[in-house]
Amino acid sequence: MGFNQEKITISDVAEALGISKTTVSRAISGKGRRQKVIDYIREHDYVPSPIAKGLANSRNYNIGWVMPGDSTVTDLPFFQRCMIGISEIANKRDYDMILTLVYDGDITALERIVKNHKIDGIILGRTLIEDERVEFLKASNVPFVAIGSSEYREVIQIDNDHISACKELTSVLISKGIKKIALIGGKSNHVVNRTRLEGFKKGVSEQGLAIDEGHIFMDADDPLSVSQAVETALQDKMECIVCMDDRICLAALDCLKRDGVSIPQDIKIASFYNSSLLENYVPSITALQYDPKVLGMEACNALLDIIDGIDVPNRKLLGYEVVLKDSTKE
Amino acid sequence: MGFNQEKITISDVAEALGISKTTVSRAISGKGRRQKVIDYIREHDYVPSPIAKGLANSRNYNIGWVMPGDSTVTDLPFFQRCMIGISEIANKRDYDMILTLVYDGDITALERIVKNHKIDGIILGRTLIEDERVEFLKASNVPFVAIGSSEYREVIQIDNDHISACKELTSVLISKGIKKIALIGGKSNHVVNRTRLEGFKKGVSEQGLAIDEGHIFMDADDPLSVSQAVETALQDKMECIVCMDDRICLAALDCLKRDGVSIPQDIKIASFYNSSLLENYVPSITALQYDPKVLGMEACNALLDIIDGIDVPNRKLLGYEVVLKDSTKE
DNA sequence: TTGAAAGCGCTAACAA
DNA sequence: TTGTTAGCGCTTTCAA
Repeated sequence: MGFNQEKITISDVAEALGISKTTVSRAISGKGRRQKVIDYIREHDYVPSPIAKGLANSRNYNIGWVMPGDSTVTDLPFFQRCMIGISEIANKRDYDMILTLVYDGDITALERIVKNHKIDGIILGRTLIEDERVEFLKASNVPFVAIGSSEYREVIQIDNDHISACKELTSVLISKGIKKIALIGGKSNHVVNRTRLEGFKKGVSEQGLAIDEGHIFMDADDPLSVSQAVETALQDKMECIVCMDDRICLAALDCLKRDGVSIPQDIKIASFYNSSLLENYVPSITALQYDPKVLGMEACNALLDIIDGIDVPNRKLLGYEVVLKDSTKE
Repeated sequence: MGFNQEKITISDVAEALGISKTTVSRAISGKGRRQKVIDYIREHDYVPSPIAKGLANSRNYNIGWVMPGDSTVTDLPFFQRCMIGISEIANKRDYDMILTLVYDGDITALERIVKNHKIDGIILGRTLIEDERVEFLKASNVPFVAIGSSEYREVIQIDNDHISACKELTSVLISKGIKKIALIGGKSNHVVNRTRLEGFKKGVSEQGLAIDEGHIFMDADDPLSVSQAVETALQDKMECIVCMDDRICLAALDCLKRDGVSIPQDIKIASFYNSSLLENYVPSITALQYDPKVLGMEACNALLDIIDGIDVPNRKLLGYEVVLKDSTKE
C-alpha cells in the first residue's frame, strides 16, 4: 500500500540510538534537545509522518483554499497571486493547501472537506454580502479567515484598505480640477464593490462635491452594460470615468477606442484596480495598486495563528499605492 | 485540539449497536452489508476519519496537482479547467486535491509533499522536454500521471491528440488552396509545442507540399518575436499564418490590426488552440478546440486507478474539433 | 530529564 | 458472517 520508500519511523530512530520513542519525539519537537537525535534524523533523513502526527493530535496539517469555481479570466491572476502567498506561508509553517472550488449556490465541495475533517482551517477567496459559505463555516465551527471584507462582524478578515484607497484616488482626481466624474462598478453583491463605492463617495464628499447618483453605474459586469454606461457618460460630458476594476476598465477603454474618443484629451479614465491586463495599455492608466500575494500571506498567517490558538485581530487592512499615469494627465 | 464537532467514532457506532468495530467497518466499506449499521451512521451522520483510515493503510486520500507557479494570464484558464475536472473526479472518488506550485529550477514544493507523504499520487500540469519534476517523481517512486505528452516513455500521459489535430487543421487549410503558410510557435522546450510542430509538418507533407523551414518561427513567446515573425510573413507574401496557441494568435492579430492588414482578405489566420481569449474576436478565428476539463478528469481517473492497483494504458489521447471560422474564409 | 504505557480512529489478520 | 487482537506512527500523561 502506498508507494515504497525508505520508511524509517520514530521507533527505528529510538532503537538505533538506544533511547525511547518519547525522547526522540521530544527532541524533534524542540522540547528535549538531544543533539544526537537531531544529527541522526538529519543524516538518515527521517521525516515524521504527518498522518500519524495528525491522528495523535487530530490535525492534518492542511488548510483549505476556497475559490469560486466560476472565476473569470480576469479574476484568475488575482487568485493565483493570493495562492502563491498562501502556499508560501503554509509551506514555511509546514502546512499544505487543499484547493476547493465552490460555485454560487453549491457549496458541497466545501462541506465535504469540512465534514471529512480534511483541513484544519479555511481561507475564503472572496466574500459576498450574503455568503452561504460563511454561514456554513460559522455553523460548523471551523477556523477560517476571509480574504476581502465581510459584513459578518465576527469573521476574521484580511483585506486591502479599499475605502481609504478609493477615497484617496477619487480625492486626488477631483483636486486636479475634475468636477464631473462617473463611476462604473461591478456586481453589488460583492463586498469589495460596495466598499469601493463607499470609498468613492467619501472622496467626492471630502472634496465638497455632491454625489452624482445618476452617474454611478453599478452591476455593470458585462461589456454591454459598461458600454451603455460609457455612452451615457460621454453624452453627459463627464470629464472622467472611474472604473471599479481592471476588467471594467478594459471594457470601457474598448468603447472609447471604438468611439474615437482620445484619452486623456477628451476624457480621463482611472481604475480602482490594476492588473497585468491593464499594465501595458497605451496610454498608461491611473490606478490603485495592491499586492494580492501579501493578502494571501497575511491570511495564511492569521489562519495558522488561530489554529495554533494565538489571538489575531478581527480585521487587518493592507496598504495600497495610488499610481497616477497618463490617462488622467491634464 | 482541532475544532469542536460531534466527534462520533466507529467505536461509538459499534457500542450503540452492540456489535464490534470490525462489523461496522466492514459494513461501511460494503463488505458486510448490515442495513442496521448503514441506517445508524446515516442518521447520526457519522463520518469516518480519513486521518485514522490513512494511518491504518498508509494513505491520505489526497492527490497533488502540480502547476507551474509562473503561469501567465493565458495559461490560467487552461489550468483552471483542468483543475475543475480533476477535483470533480477526485471528490467523486473521495479524494481531495493538494495544489502545489513549482517553478522552473525550483521544485522544493513538490519535494515537500512527496517527502512528507502528504499525497498518494500526483498529476503534473505541463510537461517539459527535460523535466526535473518527472525525474524526481520517477526516482521517488510516487504514482503520477502527466497532462500533456512526455518523451519519457514510462510516464503515464493524458493528452489531446495534438498531432492528429494539427495535422488535420493544416491539411484542411492547404486543401482549400493555400500554398504559402507560415507557422508561429512558442517555447520549443514545451512538449506540446514540439508535438504541434510535428502535426503541422505532417499536414504539410500529407498535402504534398514541401516544409518551408524559413517560415516556421519557433520560440516566439513574447510579443516582439511574434511581431517580427508576422512582418516576415507579410513581406514574403504568405497566404496564411498558423499560430500555435491563443496567446501567440492574439499577439499576431494585434500586429495585423496595427498594420491595417485585413483578415481574411489580405491574409488568413488560424490557431492550434482556442480559448476564451480568442473566442470573441472579430473576425471569428479558425482554431482547434479541446476540452481541458476532460483532460483533468481522465488524468485523475488514471491516477486513482494506479493508486488502487488497477492497470491503465501508458498513453491516452483525447479528441478535438477543427472549427473553421471567418479568419480562413476564401 | 527520561521511559513505559495508553490512546488517537481505523483496518486487517486470524479465530471462532 | 462475526469478533478478538494487533497494529499503523505519533504524542502525551504519569511515574520513576
